[in-house]
Amino acid sequence: MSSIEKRKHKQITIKHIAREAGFSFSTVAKALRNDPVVRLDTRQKILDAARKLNYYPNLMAKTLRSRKSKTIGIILNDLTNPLYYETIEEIEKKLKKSGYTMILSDSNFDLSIERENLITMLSKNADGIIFSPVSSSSDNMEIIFTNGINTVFIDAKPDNDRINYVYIDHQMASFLATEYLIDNGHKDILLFNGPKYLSSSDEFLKGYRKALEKNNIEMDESLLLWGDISIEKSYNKFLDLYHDKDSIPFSAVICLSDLMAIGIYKAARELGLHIPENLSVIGYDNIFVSEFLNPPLTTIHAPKKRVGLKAVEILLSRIENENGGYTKIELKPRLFVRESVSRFSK
Amino acid sequence: MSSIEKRKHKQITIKHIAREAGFSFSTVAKALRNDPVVRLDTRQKILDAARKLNYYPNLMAKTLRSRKSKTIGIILNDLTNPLYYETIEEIEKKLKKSGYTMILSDSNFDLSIERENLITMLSKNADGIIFSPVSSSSDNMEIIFTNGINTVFIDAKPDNDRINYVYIDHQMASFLATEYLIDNGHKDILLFNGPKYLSSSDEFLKGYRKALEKNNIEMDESLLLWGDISIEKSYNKFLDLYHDKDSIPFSAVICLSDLMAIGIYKAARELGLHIPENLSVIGYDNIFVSEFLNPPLTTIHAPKKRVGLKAVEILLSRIENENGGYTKIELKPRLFVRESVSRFSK
DNA sequence: TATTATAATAACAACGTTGTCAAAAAAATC
DNA sequence: GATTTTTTTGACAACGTTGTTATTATAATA
Repeated sequence: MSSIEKRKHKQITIKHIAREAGFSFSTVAKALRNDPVVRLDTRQKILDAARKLNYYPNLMAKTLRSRKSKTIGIILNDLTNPLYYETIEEIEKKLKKSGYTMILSDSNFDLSIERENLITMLSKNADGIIFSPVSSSSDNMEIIFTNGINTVFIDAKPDNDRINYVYIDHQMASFLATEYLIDNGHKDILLFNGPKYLSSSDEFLKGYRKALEKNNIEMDESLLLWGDISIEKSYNKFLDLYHDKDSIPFSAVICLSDLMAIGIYKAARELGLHIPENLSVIGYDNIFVSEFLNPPLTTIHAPKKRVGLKAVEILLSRIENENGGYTKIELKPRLFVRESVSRFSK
Repeated sequence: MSSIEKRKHKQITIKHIAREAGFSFSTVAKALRNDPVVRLDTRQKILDAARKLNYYPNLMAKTLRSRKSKTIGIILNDLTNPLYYETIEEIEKKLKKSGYTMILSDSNFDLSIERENLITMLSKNADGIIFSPVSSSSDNMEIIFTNGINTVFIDAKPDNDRINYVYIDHQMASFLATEYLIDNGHKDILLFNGPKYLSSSDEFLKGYRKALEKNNIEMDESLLLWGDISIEKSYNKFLDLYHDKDSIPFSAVICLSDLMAIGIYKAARELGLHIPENLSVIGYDNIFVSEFLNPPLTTIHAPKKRVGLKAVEILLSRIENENGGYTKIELKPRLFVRESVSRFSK
């Protein structure tokens, strides 16, 4: 025996209960599952013994044997984005209601981290995955298919139709924002877009272009700014923009995210620009603080809770029914008018 | 055989690799752990086979056998509080660096949910727990002791010295806030405290009392308001307060949380009160948006990242070294002066 | 070349469950 | 009271690992 018995407190197992209650361990196992094949009174005795010994099941053993872990993996590519909080919360709530738990992970827009996360989910025998992929066409998709794990994409459309998804129409979002500004007399509208590698940036740009086109406004390419989804970086980028060209060639900004709008708020404050008198701002997402900013931020609301809810519904139904085709849902964003946009006649 | 073979894609196991590489499964197991007892070239062959078959280990089996899950349970009592975001993020980062993952759960200030969460962590063979308990003297504490699982409290002091903790000195926080206001000429200071069942509310009140005492100001009990940590509720509560008594008997408010301050910002805006001219506000936590509010919120900064970092350090060291005493850390908050407090001479 | 020491591989029993099948006990039939 | 049926309980083999012990193959010694 090696020097010191390092073993942890030994867990109470079915076998201990068996001894305590005076039955074989396999009857105990059944009793614990409330299987009616075991007589009611012996079931009771066994349950009592279990309670007395503070028994709790070993989920590892259970999963190993049954191949059902009752856990769902969530892989997002940017956990720091408040956009996801509500979605995650909703997912958690819904899963819990069905007896599932979740494993959360962040791939930080990095394909190899994403790969690792995917493998981790598999290693942990996740019953399904809710997945916001870095790219919907990377090699990592192979992992999903070869292992046949049930998956729902959120915030990305697969380029393949053998996968479920819940998508928010980003094109529509920027379209709504742009039209609203145009309707209020704005013509020179800066698009403060996200990073180029984000597919949502693409879509966002498309919607913007479409709205301009529809209103016969020619797009000025210098009014397209690629940025990052973070308050800090947006703040800096926006300040830089002002130092570059001291005249202001735009009267309004559309941001890919409320966070970016918050960065602009801060910059504006420092530059002595009043919102919305000197500068109109529209955000996207409608995160929880947006309505509390000063002035309250006009923004495009993304139905984030709904994303979570639908994703779970789809996933659990596929896990539990196995059969059935693939579900594709496209959710629509909506304009929330508050006070960060000025209305002036053209 | 029952109608349809429902079994999932069979996982690739060590035995498959064994067949592929032509070795016994136990040599394969060792090779995969890079154990030098197996010859270098056979190790290589086995590793190649593993890669070829896209092998990934089954963590359930591994954990079951080794009694080490490499996961840490995090139990908080209010996941919706942004206060925790930074802490969680830090914990996750630190854990990942050491090859651990985390399981997050929210007990929503409910002892029986907390109990369930605790049992879940045990069931999942968590190697340790980072725990913000509903109450540090509930029956649930027994679970920790009888199962001997390594635990670090955050945001609560155990009433028992056989447990590690990382604590933020809430008393000091309100003390700092109160003194700062007094120094700036305020005498009638509303304490917008959290709910009564929170131990941090207690502490917060104590610090406030202490500061008043030190400055020979008698506390007016009507200036103590018990609330909830949520923007919405604080907003409503604050409006109610104004409708009750139309005169304003205070010139400044200290909030138990920045979220509450945000609620007040909104109420103030609607009431036509200017911050800080008509009302000074101090928050607590310094959540990420506070500096971006208008005006930027003066607040007491809570070292949230540090809490996460220390908690993980302590926990992992105890898990890996087993020996050693219990660690108790008390972190100090700090005043962040921004622009939500007016300075007028007494 | 036989013998011993060493390096490399293989066998096997756990870990705590589930689920199938066999055995025993109790109840129902003749 | 012996036989069959039904109810209830028990044995046992998985699940995919790890770790200990036993068996080979190879190298070193005599």
